[in-house]
Amino acid sequence: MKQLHPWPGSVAEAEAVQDRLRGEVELSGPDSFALVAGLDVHYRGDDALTAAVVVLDGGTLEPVEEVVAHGEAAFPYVPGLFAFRELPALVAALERLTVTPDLLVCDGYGLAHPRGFGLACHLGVLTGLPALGVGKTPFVGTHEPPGPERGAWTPIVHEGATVGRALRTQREVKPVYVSQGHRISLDVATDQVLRLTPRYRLPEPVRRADHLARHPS
DNA sequence: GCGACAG
DNA sequence: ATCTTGTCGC
Repeated sequence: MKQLHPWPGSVAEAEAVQDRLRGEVELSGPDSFALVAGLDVHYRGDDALTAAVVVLDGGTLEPVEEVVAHGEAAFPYVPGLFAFRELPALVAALERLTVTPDLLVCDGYGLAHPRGFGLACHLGVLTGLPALGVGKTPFVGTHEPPGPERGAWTPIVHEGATVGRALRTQREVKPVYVSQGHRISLDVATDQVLRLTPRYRLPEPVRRADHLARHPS
């Protein structure tokens, strides 16, 4: 795990961190994953928050390990700098795992970001693990609506480049927005999100992490 | 210049 | 993200 510090104290410093780490992102990697982790954070008013990580068997989607870490928002909410709010708590939760996941499925964006370095890229570079981002609402770029069938997708284009995909994970259900985080291709990221959504709109690991963060044991 | 803007 | 009732559907 890379060091988090020095922690940015301003918007300019945070943007500089992103611009510096962006060069370390790798856009290709493995195409199958034995252990898949979902990450999410739940806010409990003020600055208090709970980060949850749930690791699933990549084949059966059965849970393998669940951890939580309580903390506080580490930065004000600024679109594009969202990662700095949640990173310390998410990293603390990851450090509590006794297993090492082979893929991180993050709640938010990766490459599809104003500076090409969203939360999924940041977590991937810090941990060195393959990572992808799944957003619930559009952020940067433009895209056509994908067809109504599960598996249909359209490219998200930002400043002339494809930075992600709008992907229909269930028939007639709003698409999710998939982007590369680290050490993964867009094709593999898309394939993984589909594998992880047998029933619901959002990937199973993220759904489970969301539930755990809301209802810690 | 102004508004919009992941969670 | 969160504040919140009812309602529709499996």
